[in-house]
Amino acid sequence: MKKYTFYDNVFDVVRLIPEGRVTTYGSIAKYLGMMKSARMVGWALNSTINKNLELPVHRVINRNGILTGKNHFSSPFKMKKLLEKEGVVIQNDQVINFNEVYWDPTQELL
DNA sequence: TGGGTGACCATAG
DNA sequence: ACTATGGCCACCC
Repeated sequence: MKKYTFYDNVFDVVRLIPEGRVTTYGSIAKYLGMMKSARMVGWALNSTINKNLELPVHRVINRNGILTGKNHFSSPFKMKKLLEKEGVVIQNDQVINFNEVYWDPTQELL
C-alpha cells in the first residue's frame, strides 16, 4: 500500500483542470497549503513523464503564463499543440489569453 | 541513510 | 525596472 503523498495530491488537482483552462504551479501549491513549495509541483509533474499516467500536465504553466515545462515533453511542440487544440492562444511559448483561461483551484474548488 | 535536486515564487536590494 | 537569493520538502541514488 503506497502512502498518499504530496505528489498524489498534485496529480489529483491536475486531473481536475477543465479542458481549455490552465493553472499555475504556485496555485496548486497554494491550494495544497504549500505555496512556498511550488518547485515541487513542477517536479511532481516531471515524474509523470516516465510513468503512463494520463494527466493534462500541459495545462500547468508558470504564473507568467509561460510554458516553462515544454522542454520536458516528448516533443517541445506537443505542449503548445495540445493547448491550442483546446482553444488556448499561445505566442512565443506564452499564453496570450491567460486571464481568460486561468483556472484557480483555490477559487474554483471548495 | 543522507544529501543533492528541482517544469517556481516572493521579496529585498 | 532588473537581478539575486532564500525558502520549501518529497523523491532518487
